[in-house]
Amino acid sequence: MRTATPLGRAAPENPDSLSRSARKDLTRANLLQAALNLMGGGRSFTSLGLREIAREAGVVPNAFYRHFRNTDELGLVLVEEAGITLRRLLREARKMDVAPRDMLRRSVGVYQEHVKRNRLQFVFISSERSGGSRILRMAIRNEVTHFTNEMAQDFRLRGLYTQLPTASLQMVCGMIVMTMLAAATDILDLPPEQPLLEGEMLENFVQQLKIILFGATRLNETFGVGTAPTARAFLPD
Amino acid sequence: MRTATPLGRAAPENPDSLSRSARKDLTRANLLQAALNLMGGGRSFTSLGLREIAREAGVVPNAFYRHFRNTDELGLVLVEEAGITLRRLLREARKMDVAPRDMLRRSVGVYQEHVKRNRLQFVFISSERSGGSRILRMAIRNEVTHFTNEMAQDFRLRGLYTQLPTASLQMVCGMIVMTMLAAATDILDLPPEQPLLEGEMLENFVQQLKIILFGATRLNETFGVGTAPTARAFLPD
DNA sequence: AGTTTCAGTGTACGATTGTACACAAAACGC
DNA sequence: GCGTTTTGTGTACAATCGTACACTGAAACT
Repeated sequence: MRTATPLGRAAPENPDSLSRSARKDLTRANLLQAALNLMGGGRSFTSLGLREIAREAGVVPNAFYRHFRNTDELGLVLVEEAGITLRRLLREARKMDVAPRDMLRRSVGVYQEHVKRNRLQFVFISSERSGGSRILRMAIRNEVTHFTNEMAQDFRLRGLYTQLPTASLQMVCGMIVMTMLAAATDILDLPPEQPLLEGEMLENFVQQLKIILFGATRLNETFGVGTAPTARAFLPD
Repeated sequence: MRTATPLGRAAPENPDSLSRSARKDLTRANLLQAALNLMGGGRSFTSLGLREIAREAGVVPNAFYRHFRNTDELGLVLVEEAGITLRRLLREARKMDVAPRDMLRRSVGVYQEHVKRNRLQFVFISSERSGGSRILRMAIRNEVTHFTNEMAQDFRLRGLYTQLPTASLQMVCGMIVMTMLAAATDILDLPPEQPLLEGEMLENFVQQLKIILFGATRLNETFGVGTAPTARAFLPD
């Protein structure tokens, strides 16, 4: 027989012998993907059960234990993978040469593409970033912080905002990341194909980034000087 | 409202035993509070069970059905209550007279106080805003949008950012609200008593708001003109 | 007073959960 | 080739879940 699995497996796997560790990695990947798939249907990660994930992965519940001690541990691996995805995004963005016209809009486009391509991962981190178990939340926060720091470093390397102290620069990048994640949420539960809403949303996204980038240039100035009167009332000190 | 009796008779006002409808409202409130309490310990709302909530409320599971059809319905009520809390915050903020010195910092202080005072509600909305069931998420998004719109209206009434078109103003307020909610998360899982970290976080919060408010003043200008060179590369077109 | 209403109780049932244990068989080291 | 590892299976069990039904007792109504 092909496999020992009694229940039908639709996976187009190689019937010939995979190495044992390769097969293990495969079902492990299946379990991870199963969890993501289940969350694709509006489910929260913390509400997922071990049996449920195993069932979705086409595996008997007990097999789960061969790979993860519990669902939380699987979640941590998902966070780690999402982190890798994020860093890949940053590497892509780094490839974009300095300051072509419409760079901001292009960056937003790249990001949108990235979110769509890795939809489930972004669903996961968006959903669990402030949501589920404390351990997971902390792990995600770590990844996001890591991402933020790398972005700040990129700014430094490009000679952007050189006048800002590192702490401020990190805060600015933190805002950018926050805005990006919020935009990811918007991208994610945007209706199927709605180019009008999508364009509107992306335009909003661009404007928000502009606000941040503009505001950041004034961060170390003395507030209240040379400022439009409308902002005056808000920016004392 | 005291007596929910159809004919609206005067309440007997029995000192010892409460009126029937009052007692019902009480256990209803207990159920709502029980759900919040359970989430206080890092639990996600979607992971809460009907029985669990009833148990925490000191009530037999079936009693739950006398008040809510299912847990989702209870969640919606929680969202509604959180919305009321949010609007109360806005009403407080409105009371603050125009432009005293350090107004931004004072607003942040008021907000921090509000978050701490209504801790569990903020835990709830922060946690479920991008987390749990779709219905709940939508309901929360509605409340937040409502809040944002009211804030924009306040800006208008105070004559702030009069040069901005309404759509832009709403976007700016959206950013402010986003920042507020992110700060709420920070406030919430800040370690017990850590005045140093707390001060640092609040200062960050203030700076972020400044960035937004500053950036917003430049929103309708032609970008790339009169801008610091560092920002130039980011803000073409 | 007698009657009705209804928030809350008690019991019960089927489904699902996490997990323990023994076992099968394929891949591996020798 | 043979014994050992290791991945996945099958069975089992206690706990918990949501929910249905009949019931109670006190408040509310007539």
